[in-house]
Amino acid sequence: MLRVSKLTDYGTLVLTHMAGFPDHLFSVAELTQILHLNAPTISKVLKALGRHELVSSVRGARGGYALARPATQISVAQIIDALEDQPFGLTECSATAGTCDIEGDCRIRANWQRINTVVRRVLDDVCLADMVEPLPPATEARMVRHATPAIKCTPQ
Amino acid sequence: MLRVSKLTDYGTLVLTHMAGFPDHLFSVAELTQILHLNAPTISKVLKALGRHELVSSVRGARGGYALARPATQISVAQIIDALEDQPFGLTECSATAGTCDIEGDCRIRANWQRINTVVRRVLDDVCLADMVEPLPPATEARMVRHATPAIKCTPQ
DNA sequence: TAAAATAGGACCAATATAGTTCTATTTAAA
DNA sequence: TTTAAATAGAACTATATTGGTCCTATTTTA
Repeated sequence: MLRVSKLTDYGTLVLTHMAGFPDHLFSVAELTQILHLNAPTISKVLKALGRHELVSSVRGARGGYALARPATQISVAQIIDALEDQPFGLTECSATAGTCDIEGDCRIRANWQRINTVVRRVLDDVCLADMVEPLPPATEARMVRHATPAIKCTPQ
Repeated sequence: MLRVSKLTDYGTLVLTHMAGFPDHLFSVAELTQILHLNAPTISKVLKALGRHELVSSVRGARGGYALARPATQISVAQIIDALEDQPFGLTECSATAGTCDIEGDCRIRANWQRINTVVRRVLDDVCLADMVEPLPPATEARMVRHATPAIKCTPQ
């Protein structure tokens, strides 16, 4: 349905909050109280983010999670990669080859792949730091640049 | 999962084929033979596309479907709108307001909405005519322009 | 040694999607 | 005028995905 999963949505929420306190080690219990999500879910999200090295974790008593790198170096695309089960791609055949009956001369596939590339680039352009506050001028400018020449298709 | 539904995928396939014969009236039976999809599914897709005025239909014997307008004037975004149940939006709260517990001071939401706008613009830039053949130079150029300055976030 | 934390994996319930089927309506042709 | 060929719409079922929970193992501090 062209939606990011709820886990991914939660992930941006959690990471965005953590970005505000880069030096603090957050336990799941702590995040549970601040954000209005339940512990097992937050835990699940953080584990996945840890496996993809977007957060670093400290085990044992007094342990917790913190961003693995500055919020300027974590992109929305990376969060999606970490939390979505399937590989990035708007259609199945554009993400994973060989899944379509037609294949072979299916010219559409290559074009879906190009569309994927562009969409992904957009998602790679926005970082966690951008999500915290109203988008800063630089990001806004970049998005506007992407958006403005709304050339509708190639005329004939 | 950030995927377009299969119906949407089928839709692009069906429309792309129809774009090759703008004057021909296609029956479901005919399309069934050409594309390797079953009749009820094709029918379902075409009905939805008809409701959104991307195809026009002629009822009764000898009836069928044809593109409602030139393939240069049907965008991928429009196809998605027609075949996806839910309104366009990468996250629920960015597509439909008032669904999130947090709301109010949720700064993330506004940013998700901006991301949506850009992604949608990309999908609006690609039309059906583009999907038929390897992307023509003009579209290719536009995509590259969108993609190239891969500025990673606003530095600090 | 006990308590507080994360790691990993398995599991169940809820939701969403895909696909099918049925009935109604329209229109051309016999 | 009747029949057949088509689309329109809606409801239904089965399957797949996702969301959420729970259990056990491991790590580390006090």
